[in-house]
Formats: sequence, C-alpha cells, structure tokens
Amino acid sequence: MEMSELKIRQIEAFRAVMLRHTVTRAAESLHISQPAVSRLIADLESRVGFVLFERQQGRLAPTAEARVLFEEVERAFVGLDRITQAAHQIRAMRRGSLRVAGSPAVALDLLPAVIARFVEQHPGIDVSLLAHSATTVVDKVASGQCDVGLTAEAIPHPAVKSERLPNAVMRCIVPRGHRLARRASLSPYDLRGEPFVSFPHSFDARAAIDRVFVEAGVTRNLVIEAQLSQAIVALVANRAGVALIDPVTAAYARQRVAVKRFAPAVHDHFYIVTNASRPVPVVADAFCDAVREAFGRVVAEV
DNA sequence: GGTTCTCGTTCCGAAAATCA
DNA sequence: TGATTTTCGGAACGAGAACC
Repeated sequence: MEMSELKIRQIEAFRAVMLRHTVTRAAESLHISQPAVSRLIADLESRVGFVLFERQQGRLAPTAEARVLFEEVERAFVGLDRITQAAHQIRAMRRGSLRVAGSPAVALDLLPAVIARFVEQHPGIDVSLLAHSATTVVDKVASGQCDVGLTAEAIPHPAVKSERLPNAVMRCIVPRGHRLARRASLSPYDLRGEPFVSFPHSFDARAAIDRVFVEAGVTRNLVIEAQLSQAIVALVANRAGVALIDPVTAAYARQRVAVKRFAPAVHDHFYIVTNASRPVPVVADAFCDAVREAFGRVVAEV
C-alpha cells in the first residue's frame, strides 16, 4: 500500500510538538493557532498510517514509532539547516562561484589584481579567470559560460549587455632613457620619424591611432606590428620603437617603459559585458563594482 | 467566473491540571 | 473542593491558489 505524500508543514508541526511537548506551545513556536497544529498532526498520522501520539489524560504522549520518526526528522532538519546556512552564505557572498573572462590587455594584470582583492574580501567564492579575444569573451558571456567579461573592444551581441568604462585614453610609451622620456606629454609631431610599433590593421585601436597621425599630417616610421599590447610593451622596452597603448596596459608597464600622456586624446574603450537574458548574480554584480573602481583608479593614476 | 482544495482563523466545549 | 487555567480538538468559516 502506497503511503500518500507527506508535507513539510506536517513534519514541522510534528517536530514542534516533539520539541515543545504540547500542541499549544508547538503552535506558538510555529506562529499558528493550536487547532491548526492539531489538524496537521492528525493529517500526518493519517498519511503515515500509524498513531504518533497517545492521548493520555488529555495530553499527547509520543509513541515508540513517533520517536523513531523523530530521529529521522531531526537528521532531515540538520540538512535543512545546512541549506538555510548555505542560502545565507550565498546572500552574504561568502559562498559561490564567479567566472570571469577578459581580453589579454586586462586579463594579465588588472583582472588578477581585482580578483585577488575580491577573494580576500569574499573568502569562499571560487573564481576562474579566462583570457580570450574580445569576440570569444562576448561569446562565453552570451552562452552563460562566464558571468562577467571585460573586453578592450565593442563586440555587439544580442545576448549581452555592454557597459563602456569611462576615461580610457591611450598613453604613449617610449623606452626608458629615450630622449622623449623626459617630456610630460607628447603629440603626433614629437613622434615624427620615430620607429613606431602598433597593432595590426584589423584592430579598432589601430584605426584610431592612424587617424590621429593622418589628421596631424605626421608620417611615422612603422616598423613592427603586434597583436598583444603586452608584446608592444616588450618591444618598446627592448628599444624597438615607441607606441600608443591602452591606459591599463600602460599603468602596469611603468617599470619597463616610460609612460607619457598623449594629445590629442586617442580613445580606447573598455567594456564590462554581462548576460542580457538573465539577472546578473549578486557576486558578479559586486565584482563589476570592483572592476569599475579599479579601472577608474588605474587609468587616473597613469 | 465558478468550483475545489489547502491552510489558516475564531469560537466553543470537554477534560485535565492547578491553585487558593 | 470549587474555581480557574490549560490543553486539545471539532465546527464553521475565510482567503488564496489551482483548475476547469
């Protein structure tokens, strides 16, 4: 004979009566009326198919079967307590996971710095960091493989929201000890004739850089193209030439090259990318705040 | 929109426990 | 010992959700 389905509320009432010894006190602990508890107990007895309480002199006395059942209920409630605790930890961001993807320009220095601080503030959060092209970063966020992306290019995608970070202006880097390293800021005219290192033509940043020099009527001596901004830093550090790079990479390159402000401003925008079709997890939302703060601080100090 | 079901309420009475 | 309090549970009913 199949036992009909037990209900959580009936189990709660049973547990409350076992713990508080009377139906009235059980009802108080559950914040319901006493008859409601009596009815829940009666329903539970009907469903389990045996008597849980002997009515002795108007009082309830648990049967042996009730005591056995109570042991099992207590074990289950330990599990419920753990679920409650886990929910509290998730709400308080002391437990959970965060999957971050970034363009190389941010995945090698900025994001590790933000993540290290974030993990320190939120111990218990498991974090993974992937470095990919901007297109792949957006794909991973769109498909739900990553919670947050940070790209150095605008990649339109119907399944993602992009937030442009402010004040991202390129910096000029020159070898340490270079004649231009003593200057406070540089312009296209200062770089006339200098060996120049830049991104490939397919990059948005390359087009923006080229436009400034065309508008200034300055012809550069373009010697090397490189995909990664960190590679450009290495080339400049090895005196292969000078370059314009994004402010984040520039900020972390100050030990290796001289970083100079450049006018007119060449914008190189960064974007925080999140999934548009589902709510941003609490942890990811807090991480986005940390990224905004760190990004703003890094580009302001360089 | 009407019906049914679930879960809760208040009201009330019966029985036992407590107290002066 | 009688009055009062406590406890349990039945009856009636309401609110809200689910279903047709």
